Amino acid sequence: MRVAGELACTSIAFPAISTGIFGFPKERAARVITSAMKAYFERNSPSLKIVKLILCDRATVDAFVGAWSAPSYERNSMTAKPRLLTGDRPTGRLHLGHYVGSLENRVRLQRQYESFFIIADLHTLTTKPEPNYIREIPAFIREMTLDYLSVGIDPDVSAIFVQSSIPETYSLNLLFEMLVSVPRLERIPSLKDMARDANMDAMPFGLLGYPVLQAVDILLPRAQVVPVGRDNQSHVELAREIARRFNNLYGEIFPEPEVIIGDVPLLVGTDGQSKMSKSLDNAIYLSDDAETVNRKVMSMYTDPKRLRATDRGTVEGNPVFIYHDAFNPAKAEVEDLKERYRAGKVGDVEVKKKLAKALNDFLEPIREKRAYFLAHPTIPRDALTEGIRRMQVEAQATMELVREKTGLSYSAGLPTDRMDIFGSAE
RNA sequence: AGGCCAGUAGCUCAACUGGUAGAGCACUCGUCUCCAAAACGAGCGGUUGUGGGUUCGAUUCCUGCCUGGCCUGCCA
Repeated sequence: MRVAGELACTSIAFPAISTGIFGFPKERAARVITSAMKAYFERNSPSLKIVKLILCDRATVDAFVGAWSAPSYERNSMTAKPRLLTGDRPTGRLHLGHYVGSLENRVRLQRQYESFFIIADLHTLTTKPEPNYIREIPAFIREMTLDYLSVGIDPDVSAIFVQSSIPETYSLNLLFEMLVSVPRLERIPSLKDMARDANMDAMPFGLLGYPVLQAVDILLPRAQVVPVGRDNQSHVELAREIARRFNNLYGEIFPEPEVIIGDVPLLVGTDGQSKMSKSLDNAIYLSDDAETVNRKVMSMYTDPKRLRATDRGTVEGNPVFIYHDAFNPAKAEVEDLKERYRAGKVGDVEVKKKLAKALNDFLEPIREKRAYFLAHPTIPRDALTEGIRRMQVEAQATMELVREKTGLSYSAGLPTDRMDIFGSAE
């Protein structure tokens, strides 16, 4: 171990440290350092550089050294947690449907698994390759990162990264394409829907390959666990097949990922139609302000057979009550409202006002965190940078292994590498 | 590269053989509702892909280009 005042750490933590260290609370800084050290010791990848760091603040130095000398990261590498991957396409802000469908789950799972959350910008290109759509992506990535952090995804524990920032994604995708037949892809039901939704004249090759790219996302960090919605189950199934095929041909590289299907069904939209989504314009966003939430709740679809407040109403399948069940922690209040609703003893206005209150209570802490991150933009920026670095390390390690196992290691990897296929004269 | 077809409102499409553009859905507002929905009413919305030509007059006919689709080739 080295002396205080000079610390070794990996390039992973460097951006976070160099930009934010003196403003960080020391526990947080220590955690950043720890996760970087852990990454270094676990992988010991040659692509990581040792960076010298001079610290002036004595208390911070102590915290770092304490974290560094703690053997926790070493123990952790022995009992490594299973790895998890999931994510979203950056097409807009996240809403309540995302929350109950997956975000809530992710926050819980990140303690249990080593989690990688992908912001899958390349996937948006499969249906929207036009530059005017690409121009929107950075803003959506920004919103999504803020949403993630605000709901409690912890960047010191989980890696949040941007798909296009991982060059190995493109390389591995090409290799995977060799292992999948076109009829196999055409059998995947979600693709037809996507082509229809995107209102396309013809199926682009890249869209057909969408599930292949998804397999790349999953297998590049060698994830073992993939929590997805039911509609994506068949995609993970394909990833398993590709992993199997690849391992069979070239030798064991990839684990076969397991699906975790969320037990929460899709959340209906405020209009009562199918699911909550941006394109249907029936969503309540995590970043909506209180007034917007009030307005959206008041205009929600409710029991259409109930014409007067004194009519008996139906609770089952009623979006207003579905939301109450999902977001109102006061179960007694909800039960009381249901009972009176069924008996025709309560107006929808009261039910909706109580729902709006419950939703705003639920969203308020999320809004506060979001505001904090907006006021301290180095935090989300560093979180993303660090997540990308962590994923890059994994991707490089996987690709190195892939090149070796497949026999493609003869090929020059970097522009500076030489093709080593002629032998040497010495 | 060639042949064929297409391009009209945000979306799906109309406009008989040339007479200067309309419907449904969507959206906004209003009426009705405890709120919402439904229903009804109103409104918004288009240099008909684009440049030229013929004509009194072109979404319609001719032509160059652009974009997309289908087909046949060429090259790697």
